[in-house]
Amino acid sequence: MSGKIVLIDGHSILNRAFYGVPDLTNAEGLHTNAVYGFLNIMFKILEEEKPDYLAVAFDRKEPTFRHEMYAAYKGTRKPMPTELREQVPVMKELLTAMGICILEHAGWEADDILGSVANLSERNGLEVSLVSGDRDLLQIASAHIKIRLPKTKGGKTEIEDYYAKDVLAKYQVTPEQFIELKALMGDSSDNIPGVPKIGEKTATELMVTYGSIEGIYEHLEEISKKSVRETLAANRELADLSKKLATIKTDCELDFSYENSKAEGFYTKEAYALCKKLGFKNILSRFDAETIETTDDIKNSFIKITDKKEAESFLAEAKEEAGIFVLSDGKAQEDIIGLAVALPASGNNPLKVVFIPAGKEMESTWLAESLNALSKKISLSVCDIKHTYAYLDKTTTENYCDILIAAYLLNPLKNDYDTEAIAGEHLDLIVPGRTEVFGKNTFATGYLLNPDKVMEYACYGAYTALAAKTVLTDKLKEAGMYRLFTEVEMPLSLVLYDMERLGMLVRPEELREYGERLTGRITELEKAIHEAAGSDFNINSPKQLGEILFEKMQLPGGKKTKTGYSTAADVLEKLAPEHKIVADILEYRGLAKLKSTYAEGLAACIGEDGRIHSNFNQTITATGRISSTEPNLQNIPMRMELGRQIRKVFIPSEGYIFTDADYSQIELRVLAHMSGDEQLIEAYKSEQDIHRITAAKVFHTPFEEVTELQRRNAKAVNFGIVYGISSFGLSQDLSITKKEAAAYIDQYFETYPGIKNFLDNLVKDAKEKGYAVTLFGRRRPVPELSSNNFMQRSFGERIAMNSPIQGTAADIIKIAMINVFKALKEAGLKSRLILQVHDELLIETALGEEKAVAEILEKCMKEAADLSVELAIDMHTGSDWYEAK
DNA sequence: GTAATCACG
DNA sequence: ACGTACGTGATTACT
Repeated sequence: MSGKIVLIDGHSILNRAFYGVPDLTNAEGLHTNAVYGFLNIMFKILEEEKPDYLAVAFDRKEPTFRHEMYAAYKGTRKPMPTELREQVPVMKELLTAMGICILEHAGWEADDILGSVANLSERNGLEVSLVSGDRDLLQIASAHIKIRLPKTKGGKTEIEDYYAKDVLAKYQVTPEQFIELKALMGDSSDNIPGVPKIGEKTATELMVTYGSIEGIYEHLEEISKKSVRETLAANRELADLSKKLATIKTDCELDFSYENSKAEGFYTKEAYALCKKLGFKNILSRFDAETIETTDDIKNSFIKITDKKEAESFLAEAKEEAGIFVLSDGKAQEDIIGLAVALPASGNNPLKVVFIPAGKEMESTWLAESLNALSKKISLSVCDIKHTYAYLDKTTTENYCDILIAAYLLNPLKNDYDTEAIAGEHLDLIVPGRTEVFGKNTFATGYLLNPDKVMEYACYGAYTALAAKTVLTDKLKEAGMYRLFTEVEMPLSLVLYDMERLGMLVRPEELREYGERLTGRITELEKAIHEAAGSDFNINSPKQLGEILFEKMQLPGGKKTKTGYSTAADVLEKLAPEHKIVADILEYRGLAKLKSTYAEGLAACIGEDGRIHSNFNQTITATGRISSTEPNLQNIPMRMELGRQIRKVFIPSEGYIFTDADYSQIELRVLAHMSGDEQLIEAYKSEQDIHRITAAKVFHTPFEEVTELQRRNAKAVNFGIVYGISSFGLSQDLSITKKEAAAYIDQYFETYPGIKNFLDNLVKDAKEKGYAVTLFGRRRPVPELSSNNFMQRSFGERIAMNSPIQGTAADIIKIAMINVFKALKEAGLKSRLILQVHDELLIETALGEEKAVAEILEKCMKEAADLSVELAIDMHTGSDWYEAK
């Protein structure tokens, strides 16, 4: 035989990579840094060596002979951190997917396997490269066995290479002697005891002089240093045992096969899918197009239809269900570029996926109408139904399945739920992704550039929608979330679509004037600040600001962030009373924020119809809330009067007024219900100020005599409970000591014993199940709970306490929204729901319908859930949002 | 692209 | 001893 073999010490390299590569996690929260680092080291070696064979050795969990001997001396090795341990099976899965030979053997360590295969290969005439992070392996080095030790330094991987001669040059001993060198000095990380008091220097000196342990003991009396001589004399047994422990076996009988270890064909489909799942974007580029292509039945079912008659007869074939993909950049019917429809196999008919491009014969509007007609005949499955409603006129969601929403419910922690991600995770299928096909192009330009690729992309999209429907609904049923899906999330998507479509009217002139009022004061402040500082600098730059305040002006405060001084509001507020410049900076900051984010930001979002159409996203948050973007209408100023004024620019349409209703302390009420704490439930039944009641109970003060301070403290504790209380967090919020905060919490738990019990159980359940769950079955995985890192784990515990509460509140208002939407429609009212802000709904109310709307809001919101406490609401009307809130 | 800051519930 | 409140999004500066 001839050629070259690369052998990798799996655990050792994985370990190196884990500590050398910064923490990485994929979209699911799985740690991936060690796997990523391993791959980079492996690819680097493969590129350098271009070997004929490759194998990776791992230790088995079962204790090996040598392990047992170590254990006898020093106990077991340090446990692996969970973040690393969870990556071991992933690493093996990936290697298997790449067709790389994994060597494991019960009873032998990876070292022994590596030593034996290296030895065997050398005898067979191969050149051997052994990659490890462990210097122990140096004893294996020879003229044809090269030991390679990678070092990760500052992101770059450098590799030290050792043939036998290099070991001699560096350590003054041969590889064989290296064993004894190590036996003498010991190795705590490997639990080799060594001879006490003998370190690297003495051991090397002895080995160089006498050549072996045997030789040392033969000439023991020649050793001049008394202490060395004595410790050697006293520990002969230890030295011999250490040698045994340090010796790597090179004669294990293995069923090693060169045939199975060929270094080729790594870039398989399976490996590609796995890398994608792990989020290794730059590794994906190593895979060539051929691998990524799926040459299966699915692709063979793709048909392009450009003839209208043909299209009509195809659509007539549709029975029961279809998967849909609409190719469109905009939301008007005229914007449709093409439509892909997937029909399942049935009877003698095979799976059929058809792409119909818009053209002369079949215009965009015709496609939209055909889609609408189809929706009335059969069930449709799509990815992102909200963006499909524009082409449909259905008013219920019974016949729709949105795989985007389904995939979100199954794991709300992900970032992407496009067809590519869903096919990869739920169908084990690689389909082309948007960026692969279109890059930064729009659908329209992408289609012009490469119509065939785009057709394929759309067909895969339709196929994924069809195939994932069954898979995802089955998973939802199994997880107990199917009703949440069909009765809450799907109907809600239609409500959100309508809210987006309607938008909210603004007064652009007033908005502009508001901005101008700010500008005047901002210029004034800017001048004063620069004058006081003695130099012109950018106040918006925390870096420059920190330098001015804490270095140039020598204000107390010191460091806080990684990059420099903290100039956050809570830091500056402490300095503001003493230093006018700081007070000015705070005011400047506030005004600058209002100007840039709100005055200017909102103005940029006004549509041609004079209304702001925010996006309401249903698949973003971990807890089940919805989010709002472009612009975010859920964080319009409220707490400060000047900011609150902005709400005056939001007005109802002509002939309408606003009705605004918000739940009163919905999360605390949810807590009362879910915990079943009788004291808290009773407190709510009394219908008095809950924070005052809490203060009275916690501070043992008569209700009437509760001071403002006591009430404020009790309120902060109530909030803290919902966030997953910690004494530090509370102390921070109230500017009190941790000890005092802890005392408040203790007294709170004494007052409401059911709460403590409930929160403890939430954490316990989440730890057992791996996820937190709401009253309506919504789940949130909490991988942080199994972290070995205290901070991460504590975070997980707070999530486990907060998510069921915040999530249940989110479920409730979603149900309320659906019922309000339906009730307005059924009552034939013109009034419409246009905004949700977590616990608040805003209705654009037609004049004359005020009473009906108020009744609907009150009823739907209160009856959204049947809790053991009332769901109280506050409601106001007004001619702008400022007035209505 | 990330960090810092700050607006909301 | 560890070092934090839960959930979002937009803007700005700066690498």
